[in-house]
Amino acid sequence: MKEAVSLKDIAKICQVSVSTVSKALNDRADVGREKKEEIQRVAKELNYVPNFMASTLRSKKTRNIGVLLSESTGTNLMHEHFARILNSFKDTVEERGYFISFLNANNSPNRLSFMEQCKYMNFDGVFMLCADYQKPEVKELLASNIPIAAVDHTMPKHINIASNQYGDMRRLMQLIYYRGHRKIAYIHGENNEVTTGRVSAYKTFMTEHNLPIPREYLYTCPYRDYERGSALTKAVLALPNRPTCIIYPDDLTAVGGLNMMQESGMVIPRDVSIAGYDGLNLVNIVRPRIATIRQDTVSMGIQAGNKLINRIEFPDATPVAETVTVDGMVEPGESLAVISHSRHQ
Amino acid sequence: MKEAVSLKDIAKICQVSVSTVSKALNDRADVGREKKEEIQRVAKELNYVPNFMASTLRSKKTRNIGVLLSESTGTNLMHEHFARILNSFKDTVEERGYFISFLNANNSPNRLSFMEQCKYMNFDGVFMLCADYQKPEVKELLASNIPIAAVDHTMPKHINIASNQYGDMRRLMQLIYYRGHRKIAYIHGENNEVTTGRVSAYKTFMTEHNLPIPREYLYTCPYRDYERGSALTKAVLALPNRPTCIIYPDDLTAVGGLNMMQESGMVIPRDVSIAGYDGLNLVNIVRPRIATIRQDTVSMGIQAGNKLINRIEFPDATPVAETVTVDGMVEPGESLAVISHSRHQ
DNA sequence: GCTCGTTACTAAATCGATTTCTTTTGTCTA
DNA sequence: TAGACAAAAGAAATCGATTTAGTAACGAGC
Repeated sequence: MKEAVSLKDIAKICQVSVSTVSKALNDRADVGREKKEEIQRVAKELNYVPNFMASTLRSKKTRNIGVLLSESTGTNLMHEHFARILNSFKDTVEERGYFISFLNANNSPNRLSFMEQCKYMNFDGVFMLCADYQKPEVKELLASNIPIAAVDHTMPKHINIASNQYGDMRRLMQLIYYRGHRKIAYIHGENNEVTTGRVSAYKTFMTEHNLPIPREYLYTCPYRDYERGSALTKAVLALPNRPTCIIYPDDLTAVGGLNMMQESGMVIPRDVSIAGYDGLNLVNIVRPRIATIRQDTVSMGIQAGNKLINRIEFPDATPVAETVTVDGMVEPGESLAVISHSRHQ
Repeated sequence: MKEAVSLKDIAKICQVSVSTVSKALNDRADVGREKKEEIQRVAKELNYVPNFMASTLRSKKTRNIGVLLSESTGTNLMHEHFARILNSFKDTVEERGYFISFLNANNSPNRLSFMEQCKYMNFDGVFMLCADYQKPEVKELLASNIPIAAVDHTMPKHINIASNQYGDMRRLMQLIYYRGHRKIAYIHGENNEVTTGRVSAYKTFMTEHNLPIPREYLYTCPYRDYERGSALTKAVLALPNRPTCIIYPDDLTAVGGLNMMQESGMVIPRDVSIAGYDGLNLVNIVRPRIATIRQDTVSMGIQAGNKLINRIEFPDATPVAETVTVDGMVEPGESLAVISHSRHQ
């Protein structure tokens, strides 16, 4: 290993004390102009790089943000939606001189708890991407006073970057409605904050427009479960009062439905219309292109990063909950048929 | 913040010195059985968590591995192939008590170079997922003596986790050949180590089987470029001597071709057969399912993690290049027609 | 001429561990 | 019983920075 250059080395060369070097490199006021410039010049020449461990041991500021992915599956790095948000978050915090490390969420027996990992690493803050908020371990972290930002989950005293579930879903409903659909089934996700907002928008919209919501038009399906999306589609199609449009929890389940229908000889959207959610690459790749809500993952990452760093740098004695709502964009795709009502009017 | 518990606190309670506590918690031999157990018990009771900065400042071992994603686009977290490998790598190193941090590769002017970042963070090793090996900054890192593992790139004295490009491609060729195809076009990736192995397998196989390789059967296409895949397909189809099968650089370009063909009214594989590469989720989602080579990303991540940690823990004075070859698996899909030659025989 | 204040710098404490070097104590051997 | 030796513990140095407290020099003000 190349012998690392330390403050001491610079001090020796410049004939000054270590503390003067430290101050000069941190551009403090109580160092003479000439000395400061000389020290900075020498530091550059020697290719000096500070030692992270040493400086943060003393100063406690690590500029390191912990990222908590889903602890259950550990696979969420592979979900495009979260990968996109994380990518944008990473760019944002790096731009501001921070960097990210992952919290270890695997299930080896000797793993440190999230709280312990934060203590160990001195994380300045934590970004939760798809955590299980019911887990005691996560609750413990939320109850501590480390700054936290999370996606799509409101918490007391923390930052929530929320997709505009209600608004986005409402706009999707409008699109479908204006295309003439009146019998709209909704296969929605499992019960959580995200789902609640969307289901609420669905029900409100239907009610506002005097449309019935038959019990059998609502189904629960795990998010991103291609097979279940397919299976539930079969159930919907078997209904006596078959809907003209089916909305899915996300794009992947929608494709599950699409494929199932196409394989049984149906033509989309001639026979049935469908809509997904999220706006993954997928929707531009399958045919017909699926109507979807493209979530603004870039904005979500940027806002999460900036809000979190602001909290880190200007800590509040008693922080309060803060929610940033990010609008998605309706993408009509090709999977929504136009239904004419002229004959019946 | 909760006042952090330190060795000093434990020492005071147990009426021993700080060094004894340190030794006890590190399970060293020169501490008495009883004292050791008492100290460990107290540490657990107080919920003691060591301070990463302090311990690594002294010991120099961080158990922290830097991950270098492509520095050009910064988007590679979003490519399923690399995300899968990284995910498996992460699980592997975490299992062994290591963790990962990202090297910052954005292009802000005050960013530290990769080498500087390694010094700063004291990374024990680096995992390169899709770096630009031509960049001086990367070369500098490769020339240093920090342990490095990389995917699909051989380097002097470092670890290379390589897909078996030649063997995998050859098996894909066999499958296509046994289905009766003789006129096989190959839209391959841009010139790099990965591409070279595959093209070599293609040419060798064709030659071995006395098949001509018309110049117009070979095209270069950027990896994962859906649009180019589509455009080049158009060129191939326009050939007077149209091939019966087209092989693509990867699944995404293959879908680009598939969609283009289906939109122009062709039926796959009735009219043309196609094959992709990588084995992304995608191939099970589009119809027909595309023949592909499913790369063993799990094994790649595991091997990279283990090999790298072995080097970290048992450093070699003069390390030599080490290559681990990982076989992929042929997935026939539904996109390869069977061509009968009986009439002509 | 004495005090006061400012400027520019240094010495030393500190962060929380690890590690080396001693010292103490008890046991075993010649 | 002296000397050797091992086991158990502690003292102190150390890692490389930051930070606090303190000092020397010098000019200004009265």
